Amino acid sequence: MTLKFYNSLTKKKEVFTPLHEGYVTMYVCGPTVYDHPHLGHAKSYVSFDVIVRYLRYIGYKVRYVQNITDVGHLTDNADTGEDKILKRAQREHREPAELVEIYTRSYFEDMDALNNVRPDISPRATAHIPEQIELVERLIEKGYAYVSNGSVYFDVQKFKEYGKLSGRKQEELEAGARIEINPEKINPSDFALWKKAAPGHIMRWKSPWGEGFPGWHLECSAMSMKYLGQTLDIHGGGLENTFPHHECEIAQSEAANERPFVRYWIHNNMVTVNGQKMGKSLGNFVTLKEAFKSYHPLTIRFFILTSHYRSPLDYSNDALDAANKGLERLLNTVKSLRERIAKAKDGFSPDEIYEKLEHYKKMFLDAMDEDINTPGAIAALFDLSKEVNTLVNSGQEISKKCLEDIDKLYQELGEDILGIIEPKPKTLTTTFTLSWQVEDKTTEDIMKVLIDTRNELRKAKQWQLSDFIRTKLSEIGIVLDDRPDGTTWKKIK
RNA sequence: GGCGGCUUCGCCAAGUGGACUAAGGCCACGGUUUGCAAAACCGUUAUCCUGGGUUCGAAUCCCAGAGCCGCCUCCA
Repeated sequence: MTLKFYNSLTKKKEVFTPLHEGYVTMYVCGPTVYDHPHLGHAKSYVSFDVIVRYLRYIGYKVRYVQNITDVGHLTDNADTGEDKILKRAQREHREPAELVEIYTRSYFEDMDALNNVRPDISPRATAHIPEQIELVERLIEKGYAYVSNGSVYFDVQKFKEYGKLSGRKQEELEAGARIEINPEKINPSDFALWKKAAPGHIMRWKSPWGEGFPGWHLECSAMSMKYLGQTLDIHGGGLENTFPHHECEIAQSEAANERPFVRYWIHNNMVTVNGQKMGKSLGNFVTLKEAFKSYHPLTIRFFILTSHYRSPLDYSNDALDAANKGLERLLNTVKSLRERIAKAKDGFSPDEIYEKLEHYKKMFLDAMDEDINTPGAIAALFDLSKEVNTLVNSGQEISKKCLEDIDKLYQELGEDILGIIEPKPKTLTTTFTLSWQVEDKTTEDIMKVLIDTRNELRKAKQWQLSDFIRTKLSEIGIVLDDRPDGTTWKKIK
């Protein structure tokens, strides 16, 4: 059992060994909180959530840091254009701090609904201005940065390894006609560490270079260094941030610290809609709050995990419907298992069942070890469920202990690692129920009366009346399930 | 123009040169079970974009071509 990650820096799958035994430092680029989170955020943060959960499962102590960008992210590129937060705040007639608060809350609300574990630290860029200023000062001292008209730029030519992550060469970048010529810069590909604030710019801080605000790339370097040290085990983020964002982070951090910044770079792929990248500029992005109107958050989580994190994921209603059915199938099995446990007695625990449990557990963990192959892991869960369904439906006497051990495996794999089997899903932003969710006591009691009545009718072979009850219930979304050991019911959407 | 990636069953999607006569899910069809259903189970459906090559052996490696996509402005 050896965990491997595909490292974007080396472009190879590598065995994972943290810098300090048993302890993992992990930083993931967080959202810029100027709008509600969308499906792209979901894919990214669900993917990294599973990585964190898995690292913890295999015994690592993980410190997981994910920033909240609340300043410095400009609309056009890293050094020109308007600040996204500021622009949106003006549009909504709000204080920037107020706007940031609204969308930060929205972000956490949706991430909670997706059943992501919260990062250990969610540092805000604006709360780390001194750290960022200090980093800029160090870069100036070391000769990697220069002041120009109240702004500070990183001198890319001084950092010879610039381009090592994205595979870009300096000459090519300069040839790229899309970088606007900025007369303040020595070199067109130099990037801003600190920007001078224009007179009307309300987000501003005092600095040795006058009033201004930090550049977008800077916060990640400053905050990861503060909370995780100068060399991180894992840095995650979206593929589209490889260049320039992560390339600039490497330059700043390694120039300042003179040691490797990140040992494993992990990048997740994009969400597409009809095969096209989902993007703000294309206007085809789907917010999670919108998506949650049509699908349960856990369905979306499951959907994300049915493809590999490094593959693009195409969003469509057909794909989501299929995912929903698949998830329901898995949950049904666990539900039946737990109903069976409630009725089970002590008794025989066959060895062959334990052998099977070990077999599927190994299949699952082997898949996870191979660069977090969640589709493979889920396949193992389906294979396991086939066996469990057969067992549960067989009527064979199985000890309570044995059934509980099966359930324990579902908890480990499906709940602890994948986070898709969740007895109490948080549905803050949706009214959806997955079929196995627990209803209130009164509903349960009424259903019991109805089911008992219908079963009396069935005993008396009064099929017309018993089918009438079933049909009427199905019309309001309640499905009855007559099994050898009794009738159960569930609510479908 | 530069850099990178993808193309596997009707759809989605794994696949770590040899146990791939290719996982798993959805859909469809047949069957078992059921009073009838539902659920569940069993069965049926691919030689891996095309053409070369390397190898005892390739979906997996190399070359060429076709198509699609991403990055090189902001985006997870």
